[in-house]
Amino acid sequence: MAAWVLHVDLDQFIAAVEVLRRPELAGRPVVVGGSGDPTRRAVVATASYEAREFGVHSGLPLRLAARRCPDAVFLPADAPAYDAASAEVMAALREFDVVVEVLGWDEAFLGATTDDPEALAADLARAVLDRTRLHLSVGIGDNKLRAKLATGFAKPAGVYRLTRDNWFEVMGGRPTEALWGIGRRTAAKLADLGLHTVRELAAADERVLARRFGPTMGPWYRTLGLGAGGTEVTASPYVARSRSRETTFQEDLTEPAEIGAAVATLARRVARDVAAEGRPAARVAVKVRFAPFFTHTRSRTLPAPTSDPDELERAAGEVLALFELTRPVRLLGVRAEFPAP
DNA sequence: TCTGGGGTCCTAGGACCC
DNA sequence: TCTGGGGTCCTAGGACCC
Ligand SMILES: Nc1ccn([C@H]2C[C@H](O)[C@@H](COP(=O)(O)OP(=O)(O)OP(=O)(O)O)O2)c(=O)n1
Ligand SMILES: [Mg+2]
Ligand SMILES: [Mg+2]
Repeated sequence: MAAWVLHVDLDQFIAAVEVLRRPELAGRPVVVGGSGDPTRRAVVATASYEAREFGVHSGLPLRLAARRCPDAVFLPADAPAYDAASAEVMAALREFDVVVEVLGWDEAFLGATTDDPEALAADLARAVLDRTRLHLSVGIGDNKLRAKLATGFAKPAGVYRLTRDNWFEVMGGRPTEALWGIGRRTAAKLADLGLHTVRELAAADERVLARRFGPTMGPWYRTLGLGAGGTEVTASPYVARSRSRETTFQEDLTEPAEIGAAVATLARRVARDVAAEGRPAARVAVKVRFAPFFTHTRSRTLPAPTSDPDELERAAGEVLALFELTRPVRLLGVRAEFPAP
């Protein structure tokens, strides 16, 4: 029997959860995000496949989504409901004789030993569907990177296998941005070096990449082009590095007293999350986004790690005081960081 | 019609220390 | 006039992902 990495990812996850609660929405364009009011400052968290037909996707401003798809149903994001759905899905996956490494709300790597990974994938999908009524797609790979990318070709509700045998055939001609870890900015820098496709990146001179992107990222980008990567799937429990809360205001804040009060509120919410972690925070950061859209952060290592709400609130206030609050403020955020392990 | 919220990891310069 | 070499911590910002 052979070792395989499977990657499972739910289809239109939070939209699907919403449709389960409101079956009359099935087949309609559904857009989830913000408070569900498309006139407010917010973006699309996800759109149902019906809504995506209209060019609506994650990250698109809600107002624009409403413009592109006026008939869509706009719903507020309900994080606790998605947490619960996610937990059910992960529990269903753990029933199998596999190692489950949860990646986020709606996806996981599975380490499996089998001679028929497609059959396993079908069994997983069936089990999750039976238990949660949610559809998922499965990527099968000879490492995590290929399994992860395979899932994209599996959607919707399918299975796809991507290995060293078909890597260049499938990925070679695609833009570097198709790789997991290369986004718009890096793809543009690679293009400046004449590297447009996955195949070109794979054949690139490592020294050139190292000079442009540093000794860690440069060579790593080339390995992405090759489809190379780790195979180890671990079930070790997730340990948070930080907890944060942030809010974008519908109208920019200008009053220092209002700004201070908002930071204090955020700090106390963060403090609750820190307490829930059961570990003290070692550092506090405050984020301020000024109008029209300039984002800055200031941070401070605490004299000693703490979980105390009063101390965290005070620290956040002191970090806020490092800013010159000249322009109107559209977003405030507070983050607590835990000590490095 | 501007541009969410919750995260992770990397870089780079200066401080500080040996 | 030329002025080591690391290592590590601190901070700010950038990039990416779901
Ligand atoms: N910019 C983003 C991307 C995603 N999400 C949330 C909502 C998604 O439902 C969930 C999972 O992200 P996916 O990228 O897996 O997207 P979906 O599951 O919605 O769709 P797909 O079927 O393409 O996986 O994470 C978000 O809030 N903001
Ligand atoms: Mg998904
Ligand atoms: Mg996902």
